[in-house]
Amino acid sequence: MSLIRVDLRSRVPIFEQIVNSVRDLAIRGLMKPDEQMPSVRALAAELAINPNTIQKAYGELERQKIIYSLAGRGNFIASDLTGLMDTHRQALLHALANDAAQAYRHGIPVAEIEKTVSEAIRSANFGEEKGND
Amino acid sequence: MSLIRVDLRSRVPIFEQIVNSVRDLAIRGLMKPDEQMPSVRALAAELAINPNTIQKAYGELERQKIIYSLAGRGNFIASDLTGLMDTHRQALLHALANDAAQAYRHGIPVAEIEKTVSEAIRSANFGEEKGND
Amino acid sequence: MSLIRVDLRSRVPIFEQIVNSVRDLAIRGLMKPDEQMPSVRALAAELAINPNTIQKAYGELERQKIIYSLAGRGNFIASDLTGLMDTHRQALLHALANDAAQAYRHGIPVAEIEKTVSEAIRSANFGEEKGND
Amino acid sequence: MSLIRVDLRSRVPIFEQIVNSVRDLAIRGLMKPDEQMPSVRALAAELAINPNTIQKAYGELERQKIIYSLAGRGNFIASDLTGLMDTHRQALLHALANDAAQAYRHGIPVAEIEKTVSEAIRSANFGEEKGND
DNA sequence: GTGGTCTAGACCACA
DNA sequence: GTGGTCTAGACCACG
Repeated sequence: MSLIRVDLRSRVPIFEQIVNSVRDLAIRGLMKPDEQMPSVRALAAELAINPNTIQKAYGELERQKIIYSLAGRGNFIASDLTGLMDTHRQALLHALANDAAQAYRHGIPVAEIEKTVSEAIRSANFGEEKGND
Repeated sequence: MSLIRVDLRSRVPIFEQIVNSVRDLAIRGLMKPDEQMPSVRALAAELAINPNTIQKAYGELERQKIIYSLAGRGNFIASDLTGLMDTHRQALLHALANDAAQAYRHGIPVAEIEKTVSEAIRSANFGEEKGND
Repeated sequence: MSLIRVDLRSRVPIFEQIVNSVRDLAIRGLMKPDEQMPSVRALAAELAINPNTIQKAYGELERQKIIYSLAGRGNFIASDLTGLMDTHRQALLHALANDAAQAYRHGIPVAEIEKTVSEAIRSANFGEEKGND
Repeated sequence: MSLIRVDLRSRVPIFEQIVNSVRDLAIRGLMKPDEQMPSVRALAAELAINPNTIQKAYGELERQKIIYSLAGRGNFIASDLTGLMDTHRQALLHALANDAAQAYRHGIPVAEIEKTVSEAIRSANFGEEKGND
């Protein structure tokens, strides 16, 4: 049973949820490089979703170089995820900068912004027992 | 000419862009309480967009109590935006906390996170010539 | 009636033939920037092909930034094709270099390679009455 | 260890890659007439590929008269490759002429086309230390 | 067994 | 009207 999850009631397209889910699992290291993906039919059966929808998601994942396909064998997590990691790291920092700038522009005091950030980091640290400085 | 802006090529629906745009303008004080909105037809003409789309956006804005409509007179920004401001302020801080925590969890050093935030604030300050402490 | 052509008996996938066809028409200037594409349903009817197949082709064209889509309006040739042109020019020269190297490696005399090239250019010139030096 | 090479990630079928690889090796004289091919099982083991795939490739090679099979003895490069050489030589020159003409038609200056060709020949020469005039 | 393509037909949101 | 998503079911090539 795979770790890929989907919410049929969400208005974000199923195939996109799958793409995001796999990308996330790969980034978080829950799916390792060169690990085999569930087959199109298997995942379709598990999620009770049409195989075409899975296929579409896998196609998009391949285009984004998050997985690769071997003829007749199946799909696999990409061997090298560094590009993906870098992109993701940039996206995170970009989102953070956006949030901060927008909060500031909406008149939230700098002190409150900074306090929010440091508290968020503290609780994150708490949840994982791992510090990075 | 109104301040409302729309990107036709974006995949987010035009009516939603209008809703977001007006909400943002109201929150940032660029549209004042009880100020009159551009008429549906005027805005449609200005943005080169189907009037039905504007109508839909105004309907949604009214539903969210960001604007109110006076029969035969037009649409107006809500008189009391405090609820909206509070909600929005919370949402901003929530997003900020989320992104900060996620960045931290992905191993980005605290120093880099804090630097990103303070730089974002600095550039925002630069762009608007308005300080809030 | 559009200029897009497809060969149902070819083993190259229909959707890919459409992608190639449109790319080619755009490169050759037969479809101009911001020109509207035939609608998915219209092209499907004209080519006697399932609309889903057209949709897939248009999706790929959009990913390659050869066309863009406006919500509710249709698909259009990209406004700026310079990137496409550059890529294509590089691909042409790369293929040419490959051909020449392979011919040489297979023992074909340099003189014959050069003669083949200059004759090919001469006949191309003949066909189009346009010289470029 | 044979000279036959295969890229498992390529979308061109493995059996076809093998056919192309052997054809190329034969044409370039790296596999001599009547030379014995690696056995199906040996090649399968070396390339880490399903023996059925090798079998299919050998079948196709035999059909194209590039190899012949002796019952119980194995497969061998064809004794007479002149026909193959001629065909291939023509194909190479044809592709070269085509690409040169197409480059010219797309407005690439003749000087650049010729430079590309001569440089490709030079690098090919460099790589193989063998001149043919 | 695997992925990939295609058809037929439906439904939805947007303009 | 437009594009976009999804399902159901079929067929094919590859390994």
